[in-house]
Amino acid sequence: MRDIYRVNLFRSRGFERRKCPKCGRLFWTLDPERTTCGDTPCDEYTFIGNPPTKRRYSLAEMERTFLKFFERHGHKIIKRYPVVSRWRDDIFLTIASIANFQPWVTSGLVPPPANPLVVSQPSIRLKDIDNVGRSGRHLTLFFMGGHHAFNSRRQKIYWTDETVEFCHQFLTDELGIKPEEISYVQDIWEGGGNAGEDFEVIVRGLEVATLVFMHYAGEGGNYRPLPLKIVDTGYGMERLTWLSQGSPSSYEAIFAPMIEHLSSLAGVKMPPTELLQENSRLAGLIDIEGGRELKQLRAKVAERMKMSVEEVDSLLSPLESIYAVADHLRCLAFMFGDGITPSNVREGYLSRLVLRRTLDLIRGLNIQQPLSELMAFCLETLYGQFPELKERSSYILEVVELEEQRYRDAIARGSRLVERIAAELRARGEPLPPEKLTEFYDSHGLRPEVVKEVASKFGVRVDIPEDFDIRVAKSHSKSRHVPEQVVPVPAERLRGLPPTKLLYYQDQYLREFSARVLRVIDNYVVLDRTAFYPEGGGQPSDIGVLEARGVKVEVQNVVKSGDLILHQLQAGGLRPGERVVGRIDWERRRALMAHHTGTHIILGAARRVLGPHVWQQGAQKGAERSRLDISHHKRIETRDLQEIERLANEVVVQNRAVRVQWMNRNEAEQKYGFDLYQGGVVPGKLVRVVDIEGWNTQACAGTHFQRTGEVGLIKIIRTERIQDGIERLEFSVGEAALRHVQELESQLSSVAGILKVPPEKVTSAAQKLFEDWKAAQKEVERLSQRVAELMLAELRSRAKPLGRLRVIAEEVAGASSTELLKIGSALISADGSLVAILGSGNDLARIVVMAGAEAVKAGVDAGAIAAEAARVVGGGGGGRPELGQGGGPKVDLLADALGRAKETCEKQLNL
RNA sequence: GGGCCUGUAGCUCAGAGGUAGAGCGUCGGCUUUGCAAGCCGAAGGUCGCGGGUUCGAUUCCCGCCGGGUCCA
Repeated sequence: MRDIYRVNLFRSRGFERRKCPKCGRLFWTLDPERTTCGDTPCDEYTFIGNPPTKRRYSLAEMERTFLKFFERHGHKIIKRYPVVSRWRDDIFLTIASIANFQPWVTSGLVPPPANPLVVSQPSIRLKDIDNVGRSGRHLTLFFMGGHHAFNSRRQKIYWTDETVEFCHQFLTDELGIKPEEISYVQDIWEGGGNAGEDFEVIVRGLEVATLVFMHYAGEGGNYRPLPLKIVDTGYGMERLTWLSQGSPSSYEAIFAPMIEHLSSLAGVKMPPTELLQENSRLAGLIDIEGGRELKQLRAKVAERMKMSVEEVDSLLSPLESIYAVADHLRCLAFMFGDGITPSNVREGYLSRLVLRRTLDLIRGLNIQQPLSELMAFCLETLYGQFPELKERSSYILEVVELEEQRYRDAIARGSRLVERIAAELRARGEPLPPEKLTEFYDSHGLRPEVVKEVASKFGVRVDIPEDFDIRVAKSHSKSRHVPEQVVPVPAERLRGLPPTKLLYYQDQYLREFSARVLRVIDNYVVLDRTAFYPEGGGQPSDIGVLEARGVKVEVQNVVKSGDLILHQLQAGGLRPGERVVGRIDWERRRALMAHHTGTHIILGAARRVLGPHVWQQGAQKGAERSRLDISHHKRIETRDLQEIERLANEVVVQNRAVRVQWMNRNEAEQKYGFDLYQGGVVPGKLVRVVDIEGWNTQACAGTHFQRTGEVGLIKIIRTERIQDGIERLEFSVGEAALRHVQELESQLSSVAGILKVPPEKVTSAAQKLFEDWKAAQKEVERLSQRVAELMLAELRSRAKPLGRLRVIAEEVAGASSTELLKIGSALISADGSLVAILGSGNDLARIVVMAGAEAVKAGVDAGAIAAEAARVVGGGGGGRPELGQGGGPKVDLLADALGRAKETCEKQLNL
């Protein structure tokens, strides 16, 4: 194989390849003195306080310089993509500039928007979030400058030689870095199912760019060649900015105003510059992964500065928190600005994670300011460069405020829980069991440190296990449910068939057609053309009939397999080669089209009423009812819901045109933006764009009416919060909507009939009924008490001696069980040596046995008596020694049961 | 998508197959010049909704609705 690393530039300029004695990697350099690769941890940073560039750059300047340089060299500048990667279903967040082009462009299916191109892509990586603020270089969100070239067999743009040349020129000619200060380290890069050789570009200890030559698919060294050879480069805009400023950390270089603001709020003083510089140089050498590495770093810094570890820690810790907050705020601004809704799932969860982390840090810094105020400050610093954030600022701030409140509530709730349990443990003098810690975190979101803090106030010991996170992970790793993709017909049985002609796209109103049978596989039939819509995009498949030679066969289901349409038949009888006539169940299809067009109308209405952050999260159409799931950060108020419904119906009345158009993917994205992908990821080079004039545009495969007026009535039935941050709207359209309204109306009128009031009075009548019922319940209660009192004298006179105790065994005609209980309880409290055996029966025999305190002491067990007696009436019973209840269906045996109870009682007393 | 927790008085929560409880709050009375506090008393509950098991379910089982939380 050709040595791909041996590029022109190295040959012509006389670079030498050496092997780094520390990391063992090969690298290229012009510096005759250099023995190590120049990367950390093999070398320390040497740019701090002494930048290698010809001047200082701000982040915005660096970005502009970078983009313009590549524009001058034949690249087209393209706009950034959103940080939430809605065009992909394998990742939530945009993690690199190349992510914009995966998978359609990188697989060769779709041409890139420009070739070659350059972009400054905000990219979010949360894996190293613990390092942010500490390492000096880690960020949750960073701008990755990428120049990309996509080489195919037909079109050669540029490959390794030019890539390295561009990079070298940019660093030296443009930024003024001396050529001998740049090392190119050889490596292999792998990610997202692709791989290739790469150079890591190092300047004075700092990796500022990675140049990847992507031309394999696969991972773990098991590679196949890709159809495209892709130049995938990533220049760290923040790192270059940092390099140019030589500041102690990248954070000062990027977030200066925010850092200053936070420091003054927290009352944190900047430590001496030498300490910061020393810390940064050393931090570069250590990969901080946990507390141990951090301690190590502190110790080293302390040693070099001749200070105590505690002193260093107290100077650096608050500052590190401030750095992290500054970083997190910017990350959140983009997350929410690009439309993420905080949630307990998916990308919404990631945003909440960052937000709650930020709140913890702020709390640690003793900053009282609400997070939304800090965010407002942060946004001010971003507006100049990112005007789109200004448009979204009210949503960003509202979400931040709401989320802060939610977190406060969660902490308060959790702390109360811990307090209760801690109080119990203190009483028993036990420490907190470690599995409780897992439970607190898992079920209530309480970090062990918080639990410890609260519990120790109660003097309860809490030991946080070293492997806490592993324990949590373990308790989750039980099962991962992967739904099986059901393939109705194996691909090999479909081989050789031409793509089915899709008549439903030529004419969405076509209900009858003729076609030829191409193949019959079990109960599936493939035709040369069809008007049957296959299940897809949330629209269920058509049903109907296929007819040949007078034989009618029902089509039960229709599915898509590649570019073939399979009709699932109820019975056989069709033969390959013969002509058939297909007829679609048109009433059903019409209803489905109404619901589908209606879905687009409602989404448009929801985005107008609730805001542009509303995004379709899923949809299922039906002939009778449909549902649309949308992202929204809070429950939809009735007022808003009614407004959505009103707007939707207005659009229907306006009878707007619904246009369907097949568009080139890039063209469609350029024209409509990523809002197109409301329905989820759409595969392929061409996208089908459904555009409701001036209202809503989506990529969609479904069938639609040509004008909104055909849809008819739109009625939203209910909302449901299916997940945090996702609201489900259930609705009916057209005749189905009318049926629903009529159904509601008839239910209302039958309720009105029962209440004997006109329908418009139902609410007040129901209210009154409920209140009367409550009053009646109370009256019953009061009367039972009264009856009990009245019965007292009468019953007490019937008491019979029972050894040293007394017993009453009587039937109280018509008494309910509460009445029996009240009577018994009154008897017992008046006479502690009494055993009261009371019974009543109309539909069911009821027995209550109660024993006074003395009786219990003497050995009476009322529960056992009740159990015994209830058996006589064919039921069961039980209870405690002082109180027993029972009953059964044999009402006529009640007297026997009471007798039996008395006998049992005597037996218990050994009489 | 998967898991766990949770719903009882206005609020915070206890209870547990057998007469629904506590603290705080509310209202009334006493005490006090007034306030705070204290004492005495009262009101306030479809025990989230619907089924099932049972003589009996707030409690057990199933389903639904609502809230929380962790993971991918």
